[in-house]
Amino acid sequence: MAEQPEPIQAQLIKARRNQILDAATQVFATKGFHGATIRQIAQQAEIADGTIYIYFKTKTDLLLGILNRLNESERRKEDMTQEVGGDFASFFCTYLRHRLQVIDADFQAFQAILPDILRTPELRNHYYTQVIEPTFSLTEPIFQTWIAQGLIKPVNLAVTIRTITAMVMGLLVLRMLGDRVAIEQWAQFPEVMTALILHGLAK
Amino acid sequence: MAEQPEPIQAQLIKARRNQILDAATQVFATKGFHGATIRQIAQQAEIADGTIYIYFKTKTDLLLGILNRLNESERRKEDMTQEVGGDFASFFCTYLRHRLQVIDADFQAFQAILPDILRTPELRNHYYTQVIEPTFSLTEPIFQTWIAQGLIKPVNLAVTIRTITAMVMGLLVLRMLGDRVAIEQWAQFPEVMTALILHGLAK
Amino acid sequence: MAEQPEPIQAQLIKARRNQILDAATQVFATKGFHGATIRQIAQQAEIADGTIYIYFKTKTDLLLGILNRLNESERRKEDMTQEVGGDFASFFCTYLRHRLQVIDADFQAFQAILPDILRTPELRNHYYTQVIEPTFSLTEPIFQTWIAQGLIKPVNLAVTIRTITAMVMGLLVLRMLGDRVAIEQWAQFPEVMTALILHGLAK
Amino acid sequence: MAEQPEPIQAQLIKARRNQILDAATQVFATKGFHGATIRQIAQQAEIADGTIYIYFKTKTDLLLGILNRLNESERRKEDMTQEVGGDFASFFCTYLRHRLQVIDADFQAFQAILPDILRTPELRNHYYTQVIEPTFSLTEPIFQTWIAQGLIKPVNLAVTIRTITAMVMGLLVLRMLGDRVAIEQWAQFPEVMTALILHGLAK
DNA sequence: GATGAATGAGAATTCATTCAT
DNA sequence: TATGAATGAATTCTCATTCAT
Repeated sequence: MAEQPEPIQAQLIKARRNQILDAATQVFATKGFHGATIRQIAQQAEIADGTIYIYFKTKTDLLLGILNRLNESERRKEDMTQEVGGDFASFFCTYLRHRLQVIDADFQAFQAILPDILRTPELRNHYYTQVIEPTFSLTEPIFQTWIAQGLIKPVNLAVTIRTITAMVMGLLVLRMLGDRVAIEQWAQFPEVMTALILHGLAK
Repeated sequence: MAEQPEPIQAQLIKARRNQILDAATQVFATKGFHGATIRQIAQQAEIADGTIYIYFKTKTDLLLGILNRLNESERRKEDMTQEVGGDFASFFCTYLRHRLQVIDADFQAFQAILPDILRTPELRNHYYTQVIEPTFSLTEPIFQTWIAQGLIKPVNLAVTIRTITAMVMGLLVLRMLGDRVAIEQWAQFPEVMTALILHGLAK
Repeated sequence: MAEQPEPIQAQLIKARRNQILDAATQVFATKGFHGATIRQIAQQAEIADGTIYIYFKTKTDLLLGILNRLNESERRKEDMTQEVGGDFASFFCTYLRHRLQVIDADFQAFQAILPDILRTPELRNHYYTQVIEPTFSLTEPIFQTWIAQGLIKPVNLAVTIRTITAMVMGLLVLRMLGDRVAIEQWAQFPEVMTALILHGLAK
Repeated sequence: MAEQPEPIQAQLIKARRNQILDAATQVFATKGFHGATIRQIAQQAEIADGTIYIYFKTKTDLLLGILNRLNESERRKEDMTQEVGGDFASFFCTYLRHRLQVIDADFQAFQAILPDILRTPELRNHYYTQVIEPTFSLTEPIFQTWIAQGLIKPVNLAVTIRTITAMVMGLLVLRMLGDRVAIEQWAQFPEVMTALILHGLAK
């Protein structure tokens, strides 16, 4: 009879964790990590203060929890990267579109944690190692293939890849700063960026 | 009579303010705004806690002080923008080189304030209005001229300019995240970026 | 019909209570009353937190439970006191040996509760009235008989009896403080104490 | 002019520390270490909560502060030990009188800290090493001299000394337990104890 | 009876800010 | 002006106790 007693338990725990992380994301995004209080998060989640500490050891763990949830959804996207066929022009567009879509979908979460990622050495390292660096390792061989195939110019690869990554991250920052174009024309960016990256501005 | 007693006074006050802002920049960069205490800043500046409050009304004012000092040095750079002659290829390189140089020179200050700029709505607004938006207003007519002159393609200007700005800001973020290439090959970026922006990667 | 269903029930309850008190004794002895948590005691007893509250109304009741269990075993020893024959020299040795044996056997329990007995007015009173005072009432007539019989000197009885009791309690304290001699030569004390009490140190 | 600026400062600091320790002693004695709150101590000292933390790093430091102040007054007494001349009979009486006087004078402080000394391993160790053990080291050679001089019997010294120390500590405990005789006839104890220790009870 | 998730009151500690000297 | 002791509001985290299952 009691066929899946643990899965149900585990599901309840997961649901509670998510409920708390949702609340934390919202409050952090508004007030920032230090500005937010456990009480506010608890009220947002409609639970008692102490309950949070059943699921997360410290306030900092909430931030890590948000970051990890974010990474998971990033990783789901990463898979798509590899699906892309040989056409490197459409690769760029698809790739950028996906990245910007993720930012769009989880914007509040980024807003909640990016300031503290930039501030806290541990978080910086965690984020760089877990998220940014893997992107580089994943992208570099692809670029190298294209160079070898003569599809793109033999550029300084490390610097170029970082520049492209910076473009995406910079757009996130620009949007966080409240730039209206970055907010309202978000969908236009992938194509413009692709054109820029592939063919440049010069006639 | 006493014609310039105030200038001397004012200079002393300015010196003291700078001494405090230097200390604050250093401490904020290491510990973040909330992580830093007035005592730590006072110790770094080798003055008493209370003295800080003679020159700055609140802790937050220190942050604004740093931001404003930063803006001034940015503005000094902005002038150079206009010096650039007609050659739009060298314009890009010079422009980007200058922007990255400013970041390089004031990196610690950026590290000290960027996280809190991204977090605090007022600071976000202040920074966007005072620093980012002027860049757009300044650059857009120049680009339009070039388009009119047939030098560059008739792109979506707002989006393109934001993409280029994002590249610079994203590099700052990448460097804050500790990316070794962004730190060690910082000087290479302007040229690579210029080549990318003008001619793209595709052969 | 069911003639002794309660005794079995009662026995089960008693067993559970003892199981919990054993766990509490161990944890209190290590961490102290306030330092110990119900969760730790529950884990030590391998039951759930809530179960403890079926058998004990509050955390404080656990302390009282330990104290009462201790008193019972003390009382069992008290009986021996009366067995002792007329020889008052051997009485002392036997008496002290028994007291020190009890301390030895229940040392952990003493360690668990003595600090809180000394601190808490109610517990102090409870312990004094239930344990210490009865000793005095029990011992005093015996001493008086000996004085009447000319066996011992006509001393200030109240003070003398307290001094002897203090010796035993002080040894407990010394042992709790970790004194190596008090721990390792515990068995030597009754004889030395008896010699001291009866004949003194002076030649 | 500013001849003793530091001594005045130092004196103020010392006075404040003592003011706080007095308050802490009183509150700890009543409610115990864990039962007492910083707020209560602050109120007792008529200062703000935060002020306590200028003079003591943690609540535990208050306890150590009380203990150390106690040790100092003990040490002042210790000197007297050595003043005592060759008459070992009067030595005992003087010695015990002094010890009991110290207990009498600082009873509240003992009440405040003894429970927690007995409970906390570090404090136990601190107290034993700093206070109890020195007593043994100090007393043992004196006893050995007396044995050598044939003044007292060749007893098991370590055990005997501990027994005598235990007597004193046990009386403190007895008094803490509220024993009326120990409280009201405190002054009688040194003589009775001396008589007991030197000549015993037996006729 | 047994469980353990949820509760929320309560405590230690920090730190921006003030102000008498 | 400069100082730094004093303030006390505010915050994180703990844990005895309850109660629905």
